[in-house]
Amino acid sequence: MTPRPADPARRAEERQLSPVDGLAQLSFLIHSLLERRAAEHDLSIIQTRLLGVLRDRRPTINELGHLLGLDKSSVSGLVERAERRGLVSRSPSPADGRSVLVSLTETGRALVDRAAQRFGADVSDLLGHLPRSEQRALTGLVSRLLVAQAADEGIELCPAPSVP
Amino acid sequence: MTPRPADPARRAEERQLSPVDGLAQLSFLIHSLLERRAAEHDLSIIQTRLLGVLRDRRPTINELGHLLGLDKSSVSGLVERAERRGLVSRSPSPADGRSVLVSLTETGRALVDRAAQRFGADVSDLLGHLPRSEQRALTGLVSRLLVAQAADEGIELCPAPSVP
DNA sequence: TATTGTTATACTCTATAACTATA
DNA sequence: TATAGTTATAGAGTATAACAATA
Repeated sequence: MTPRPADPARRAEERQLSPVDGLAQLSFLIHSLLERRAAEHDLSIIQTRLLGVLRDRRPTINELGHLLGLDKSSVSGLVERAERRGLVSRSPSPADGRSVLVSLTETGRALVDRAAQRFGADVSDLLGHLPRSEQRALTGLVSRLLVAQAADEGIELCPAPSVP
Repeated sequence: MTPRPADPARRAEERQLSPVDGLAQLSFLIHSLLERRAAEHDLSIIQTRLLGVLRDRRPTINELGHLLGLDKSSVSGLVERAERRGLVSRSPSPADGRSVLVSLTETGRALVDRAAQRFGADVSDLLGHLPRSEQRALTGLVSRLLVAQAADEGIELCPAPSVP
């Protein structure tokens, strides 16, 4: 929903960005940074999130569904495509004969590590436009916002991507 | 890419969210707010952006492609599905016999106005977790970040959604 | 019986390539 | 010839519903 020209600078300077617009634009900027880095490795956002989730887990299909907010049938296809590319592997669960454990292959780990590193650098560069003291201020305010939001709504929404 | 439990509160409090993680999570939170409001009206993010773009424009298919960052064939289908739902209409361009002008119907405008209003309220509520003075501080910092980014990279990326 | 995962089906979204109609 | 738009095709991503295997 963007009625006006998509030039953040003009909009921010000319008519002082509204608080809502500013946060919305920042959100989409960061989202597009992630999208761009993922695309460098032929990954979609959801494939990137899948790999990210697997960095320190070995979940079942069902657990992946909860982590990613997807139906198990969607996860099944997602994992199938990642497996076909050699990024993840499936193995039968020793504990439950019905379950499957999904884990990263070495290739998959290398890929996600690299994408995460690049994305992290992008966001760092973005932050680098502000002086140190203001970076700290911004980070603090953002943290408080997220804490308040979490306290308010519980978890549920957005199994949010992040970088180490 | 989220190696750890998706609980912003725990993460922010326990181990003080890193600047990169904080911004990434905020981005995904806001994105999910928009997604949720769009879904209330059976709209995808891209359909919502389409309607948003049309709020103060009457572009051709080609122009829509540039505004949304999509191929003309993708736009063709997007518009076709929106038209089938009665949200937009196509009319021949008086200026160029090859072109088509796309515009919102009344139904489409009502829908996007409502979604934008609800989304704006969501972001306002989110901001409302901070005291006034900190809201101002955050907004100022975000504006400066966006200005700096735009100066750095030009426009190109992310025909970012926004609300009036 | 209940749960886990897969498969069949259907739809949106996207791009490439081929086509048409106009310029 | 070049441009605007559509269509054909292919593939990812998503959900619902039906199914097989296991618990």
